[in-house]
Amino acid sequence: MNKLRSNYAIFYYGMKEYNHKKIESKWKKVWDKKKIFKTDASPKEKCYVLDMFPYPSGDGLHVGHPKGYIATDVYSRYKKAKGFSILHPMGWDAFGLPAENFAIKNKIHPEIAVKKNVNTFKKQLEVLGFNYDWNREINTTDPEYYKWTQLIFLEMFKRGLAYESFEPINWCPSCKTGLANEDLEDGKCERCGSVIEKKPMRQWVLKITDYAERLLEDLNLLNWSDSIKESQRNWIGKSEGMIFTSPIKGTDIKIETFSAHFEAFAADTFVVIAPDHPLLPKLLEGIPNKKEILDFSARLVKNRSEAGFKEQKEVEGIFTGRYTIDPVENGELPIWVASYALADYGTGIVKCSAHDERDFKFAKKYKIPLKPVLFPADSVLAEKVRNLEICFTDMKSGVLKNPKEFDGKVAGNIRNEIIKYLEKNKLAKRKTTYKLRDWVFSRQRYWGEPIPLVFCVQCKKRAETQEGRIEYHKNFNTGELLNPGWIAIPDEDLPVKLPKVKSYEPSGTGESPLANIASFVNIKCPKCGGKAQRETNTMPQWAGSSWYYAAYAMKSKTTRSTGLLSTPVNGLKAKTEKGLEQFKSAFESWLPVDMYIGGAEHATRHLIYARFWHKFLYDMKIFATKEPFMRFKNVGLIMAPDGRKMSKRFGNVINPDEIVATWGADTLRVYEMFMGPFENAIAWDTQNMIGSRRFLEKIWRLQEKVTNKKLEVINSDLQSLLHQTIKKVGEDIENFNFNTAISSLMILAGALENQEKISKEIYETVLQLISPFAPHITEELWANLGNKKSIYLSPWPMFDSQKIKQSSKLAIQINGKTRDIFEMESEMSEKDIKEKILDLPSVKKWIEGKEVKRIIYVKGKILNIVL
RNA sequence: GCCGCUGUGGUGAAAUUGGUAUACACGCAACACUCAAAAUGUUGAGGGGGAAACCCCGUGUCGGUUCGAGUCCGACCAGCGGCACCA
Repeated sequence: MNKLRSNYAIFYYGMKEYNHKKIESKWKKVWDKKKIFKTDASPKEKCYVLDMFPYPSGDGLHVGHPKGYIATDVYSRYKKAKGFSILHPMGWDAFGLPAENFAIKNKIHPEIAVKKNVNTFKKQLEVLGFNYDWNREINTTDPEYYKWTQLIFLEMFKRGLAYESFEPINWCPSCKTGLANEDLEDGKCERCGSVIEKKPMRQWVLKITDYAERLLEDLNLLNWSDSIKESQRNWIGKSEGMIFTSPIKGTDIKIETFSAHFEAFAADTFVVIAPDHPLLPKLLEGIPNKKEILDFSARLVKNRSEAGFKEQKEVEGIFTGRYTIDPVENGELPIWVASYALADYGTGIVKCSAHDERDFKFAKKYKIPLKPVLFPADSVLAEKVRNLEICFTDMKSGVLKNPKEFDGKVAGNIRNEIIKYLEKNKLAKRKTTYKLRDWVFSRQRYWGEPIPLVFCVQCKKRAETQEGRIEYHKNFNTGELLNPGWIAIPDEDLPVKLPKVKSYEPSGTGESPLANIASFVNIKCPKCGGKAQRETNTMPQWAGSSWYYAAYAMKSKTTRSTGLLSTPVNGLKAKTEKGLEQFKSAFESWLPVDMYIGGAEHATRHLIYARFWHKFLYDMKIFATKEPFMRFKNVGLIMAPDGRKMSKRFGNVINPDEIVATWGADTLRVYEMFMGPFENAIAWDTQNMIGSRRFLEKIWRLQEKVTNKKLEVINSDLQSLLHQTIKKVGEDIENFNFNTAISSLMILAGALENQEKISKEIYETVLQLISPFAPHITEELWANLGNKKSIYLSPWPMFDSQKIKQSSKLAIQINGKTRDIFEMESEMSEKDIKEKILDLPSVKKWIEGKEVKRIIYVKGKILNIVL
């Protein structure tokens, strides 16, 4: 009797049907009960496999989120079977604007909202059968977690790596908070899309620029994709150039100008200064129209801000009335204020010439003389450059005319000679600049880690009079006063807990909502006992994620119920055996992360910040490695079937819970890994999922063919295919080529289906190969064979290269075109093969009447006859 | 503008790294089973020509290197990503 079932399920006589619901829930319970996913307490050869932890938004997961998690799950299951001790944890990045905005919108306290959302996320993840060790779960909003975030910040503060700044920073008028450069996209707020304003504000800033060179250099140690490394290189933006020092005529001021394209230095005819350059007012002292110039400059700054700091088409400027005396004998150069000069790059002052597009445009507009010294090889073009019809900027291929020493030389070839020339004559010195800016680290929002600092007026006075300074009020190198009056909360008083408030909406005044809570703000100064106030800004959402990978390792000492790291805090060092150093052996056991998976959108945010914090902790000798993430793969997005990003806004979200209910977690897992190359963005297609389901059903049906009897005739073709597949699946998982691993498993399954009977050994091997992808169904089938121990704990099958047969087919080519296939017999010599082939009618027909010039034979592959 | 990545059937994509282009899967068509459908199985399929054997063309475009190029080199085109008034 046939029965109409759902349109994909099969019904099979004489065999239990493949009921994914029953199987999947059954095995999850067993795994949980037997604690098979518990991390080894003392790892042997370790493999740390990490997902970027999510921030638990209220929307829950869509079908695209688990792709990376499935991949790490497959990878870590494979590594486990290969005998590694694995660490594969999961946690929650729950501070920051997304969680807070969700909470405000839904009128729930962020803490409650986070708890609720974490539950939803966790349930959705658990359904997929991941091998996470939930004993190591972390949550950045847990005070037991963020006390360490605060501690690391304080250690940076105490070493002068955190400083108070009043410089204008990016301000998002809609999120009502200051932002770092990394939080912008195209001059707009990365979160809400509002146009950013520049606003002078009191901020805490981390000196990430101190690490710029190492962040750049150490990229070479990493096995990351080129595109991500390149993004970081662009972001750090190193350029090597020269600094020229020039006196200003009629004053005792000297200015410095930076140039990375100094090859045509002999062409400089004027100087521009940024309209917001701090030196400008001083420069204008004694100039009659000083006020006019300053007003004009202020307008340029305003215009720039209104244009969202993007390139403006029109260059504008005004003459300052001052001249520099050029160190390289270009004479007296007029100084102009120019709209395109940036105060915060290089020195903010530039020597200009005919060999820069903007300078050229500017000079033409204001009729400033130009004198080109660099020309293209093409004489017609060179003439145009000479006549100032076109601007020539190619410092590589251009030919120099001046100075005489370099006449006729190609600029790109003699860059080093020019550097030496400038250095030798003391005309300029080398200087490296970076586009990377220090990290604006405070937010005027509620939902973040409180910055554990206190401001004390009395201590400030004492700091300013030298005697009262404490160590961290002094810059190591210069002795200069640093953050006077700011006192660190003592380690033993950490965490500084986020107080409960009634209104956690941003004030918009540039003050954090915490500023209104007197009981939080007012405190005794930990240093002098006088009246003091707490810092009320909070940390950015990136703080907790900058070291979380290490927190998973720290959890080894505790159990689930005692909370994360509920040990006393005392600095980084083990003076009292209570600092971060007590975890050193755990860090040594597990760090660095061996395989890190996440979104490419973090290339210039989290992935830079975490490397910076890691390097700091490396310098503090807490971590033993220079880098946190040795290998990184970015997950290609799963797009909606309509080709757009999956988003609630477009109403095109596909919920994994529904997919799992109808098709099963195993099918979803296989499908997402089979879709295409891991790093590709691919549109979801529920239709296509049927192939993955059919594959699992085929594997299910194969159990009928299994026999315990020793098969008399060993099919050598099958044997070869099996070993080939073992080899391929292992290599493919290693390289994250999951799609081809699955296709080779499909080929093997097809071959097995054609067998009368299958030996138990072969079937077991096949199950093992599939188990990382489809853990539930393979566990069930494995148990059906009588295995008592989980397939998860079984060792990965070995392959024998001897058993992989070489192809016996030889492609016959005439002049490189394939014309026939030749079936070789074993033990044929090259000579035999050639003779046989030249005798084939299909070959004869081509060579008839022509001369065979050459025969190329590639063993076992190709024989090419050249006519 | 600069830098990086990618371009292969109707679709997602393979290709041992210079050696039989289109594996595997979806979809499609025909057939088998069925009263019928579903499910499953078998077969077919890059384009063009031909009754057929077979032939010609074909991996974004145009050139080059090579016995042989999807793969290497040069120029260009398109898409995606990063940076961008960065001197």
